[in-house]
Amino acid sequence: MSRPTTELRREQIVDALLKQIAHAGYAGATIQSIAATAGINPGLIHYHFKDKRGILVAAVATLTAYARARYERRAETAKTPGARLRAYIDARLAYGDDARTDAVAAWVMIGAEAVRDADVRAVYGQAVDAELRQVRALLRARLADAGKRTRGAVRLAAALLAYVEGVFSLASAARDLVPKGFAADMAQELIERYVAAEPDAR
Amino acid sequence: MSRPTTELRREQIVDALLKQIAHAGYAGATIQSIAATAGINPGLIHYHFKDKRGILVAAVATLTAYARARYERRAETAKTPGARLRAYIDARLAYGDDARTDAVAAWVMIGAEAVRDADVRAVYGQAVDAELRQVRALLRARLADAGKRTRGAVRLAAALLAYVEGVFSLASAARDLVPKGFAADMAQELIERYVAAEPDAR
Amino acid sequence: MSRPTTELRREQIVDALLKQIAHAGYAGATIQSIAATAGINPGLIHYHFKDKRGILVAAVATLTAYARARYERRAETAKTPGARLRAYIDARLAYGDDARTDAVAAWVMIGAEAVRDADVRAVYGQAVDAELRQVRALLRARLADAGKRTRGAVRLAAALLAYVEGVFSLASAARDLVPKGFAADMAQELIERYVAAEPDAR
Amino acid sequence: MSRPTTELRREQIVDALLKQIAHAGYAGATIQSIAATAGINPGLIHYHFKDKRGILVAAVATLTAYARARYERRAETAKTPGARLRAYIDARLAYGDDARTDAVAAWVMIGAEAVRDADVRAVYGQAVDAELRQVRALLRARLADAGKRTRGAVRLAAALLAYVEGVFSLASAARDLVPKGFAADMAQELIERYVAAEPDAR
DNA sequence: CATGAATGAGGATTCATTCAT
DNA sequence: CATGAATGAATCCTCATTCAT
Repeated sequence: MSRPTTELRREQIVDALLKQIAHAGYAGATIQSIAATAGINPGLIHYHFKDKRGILVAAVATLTAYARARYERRAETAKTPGARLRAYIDARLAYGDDARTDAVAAWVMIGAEAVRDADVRAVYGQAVDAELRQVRALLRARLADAGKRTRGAVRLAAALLAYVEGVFSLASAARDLVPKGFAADMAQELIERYVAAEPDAR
Repeated sequence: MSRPTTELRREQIVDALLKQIAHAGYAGATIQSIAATAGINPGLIHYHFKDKRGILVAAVATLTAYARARYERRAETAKTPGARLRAYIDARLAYGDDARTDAVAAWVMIGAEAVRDADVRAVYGQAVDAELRQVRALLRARLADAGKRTRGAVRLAAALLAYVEGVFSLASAARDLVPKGFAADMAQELIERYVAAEPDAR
Repeated sequence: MSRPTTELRREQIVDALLKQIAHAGYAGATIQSIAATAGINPGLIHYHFKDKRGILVAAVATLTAYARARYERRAETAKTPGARLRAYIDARLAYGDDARTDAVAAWVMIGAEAVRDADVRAVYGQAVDAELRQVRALLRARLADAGKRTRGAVRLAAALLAYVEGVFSLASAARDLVPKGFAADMAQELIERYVAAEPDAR
Repeated sequence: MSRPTTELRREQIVDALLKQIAHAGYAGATIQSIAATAGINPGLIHYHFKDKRGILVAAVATLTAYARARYERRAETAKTPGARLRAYIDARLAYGDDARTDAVAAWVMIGAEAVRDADVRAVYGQAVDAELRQVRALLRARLADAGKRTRGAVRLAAALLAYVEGVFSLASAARDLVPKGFAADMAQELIERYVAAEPDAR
């Protein structure tokens, strides 16, 4: 009976952190402001999390799960490797609701925090690594499906991930400078032309 | 003798901030640590800069100038639009010295700070805007040189910039996960294949 | 038990500020010294008050309440307008305990702070305004009771208030220069002679 | 040749302090702001004055001289004790130019500073004492001229001085609450009625 | 006399974290 | 589990004062 409450509280706190971090950064997301956003008592946060960084670590898992769900919903109806790749690109880059804007900004802030905090870097790195593997698999399948050699999938995956991260950064920090809604289509186009120009397998 | 002192001090302080910010983030770059890094008295920093944000704003100008110099050095010997584009890509993405690693990390941190601070966002946005125009011009020239329609240069420029920013982010936050030295070549390849597949002008 | 704690703490802090301000002025009443005087932790002050000015604003209310209580205690037994006026004058000007010396000095310092701080000026102005209305009513009643026209009550009230404030100033800043205990009697005498010389109503 | 420059500089600095103090208080009148107001270099101030308090002490002398000049100008044409008393009251209380508003506010601020600083209190006290003697003499003359006993001059002088100080305080801190231009006439009226009601000499 | 850079001692304020209730 | 008061270490910033030039 107490487990669900605990789980609920942890989610509330993580959500509040993500909301705050998107607007104020990690340093600016104070325990007090997180508590206020979550509608709970500041002291309670340290009952559920050892320290502030603990919330951030949990937040990475939440964002990862959110991203995975986003992809899987779209991938369900995808029958071909090309469709699945497209589903991935859309899941990451097709613009949407406000919640997503916050999640994207939060992700960018967490990346910045990873630069200075080894613990955050560890979980952030794991998330990036998992993402990289997934993208590699998607690209390898796409290349194979097109009868191309798949060797280039590793570097192409890194490139796609970099592109996605960069779009997140610009969307968060340089709002309005980058054309709205261009990101997914451009990614698709760049990759398809790249794939088309790859040598055939064998 | 005293006139250059102020300018020198400002540079020392900005350099110290960039060094600190690359390792500790903006919030973690304290006035004390900046002063220690610059080898000066903490109070002196506020003699040369109104506040901490003022240093950050000056730092954006420094990084921008640094990036411009980097490109121009390489562009000097470039005779064709393709070579100039390549010079740009190398200037931004070819890996190099440690100073550059710090500059890149600092740039990522400044981007994160731009998310929450309107003043920082303003100067950061200006820098991105200037970069965007330059990249657009380079791409337009490249497309024209290849006899292609240049209409797509706007979106392609945004894509290249996003890619560059993303490489910076991953290089800073997810060191060792992304293949070393892939970034410049991949950018070159993606763009060239994209350009090759563009419809001819007229 | 914890509900009164906050109110108690706020009172302690306000009292400590008043004590400090009387001796060191507002600028000299540091958070550290206030905390030391109140016997609490410096950080706690900002838990109970947004900032230092917030304590000052609360202090104005405290002093106002203190002054009102002082008058009301004496006015209880006063049956005539003349007695009530005398009660007011005594409440403000009859010398007394040390606590009062501090309160008077604090009030002078707050007036000085009101010159430069708009927020303080606002609350200080409200207090003066309320005082002015009260004095006007007392004087009007006294004039009417003496069968005099009451038109002059407005300016006479301003004069009495100025006199009171001036006595406070001199008592605080030029201690020992002004005859002890003259203030109340002189005020009484000046007003009564002024009233006596006023034209009759009608 | 250097003496006039020094004297000029000291005056400039004192004037700048008075201007600043009227708006920002003594604590808020920083050496930097004084220098800026005087149009000179901050470092130069400590060449002419030992420390900040030294400027304040000099400022008291300036204000005192200013007040004396103001009275003497008006007293020149006064032939009777009553006229001289009136000249004094007008010199102190008749509203005038902006420079006077600043001088009045500065005087109030200096009074507040005198509460906490013994050195300032000393010079402030001397000024008050001198003023008191002057007012006493004026009142004694007025009483004698009216054929009244002069014994009450001491307390009446204190009362007049308190009134003047109080008008200064209210004019500075509670601007607009007190009727404009009432002060001089009220003082005149209060005193004349008081004098008229005094017992005859002998 | 004049300049302005430099120093260093605070001062207000913030905030993660603890803890008694 | 929950509350909210309390702690204490930092942090940014201000400013009088000094001093080399």
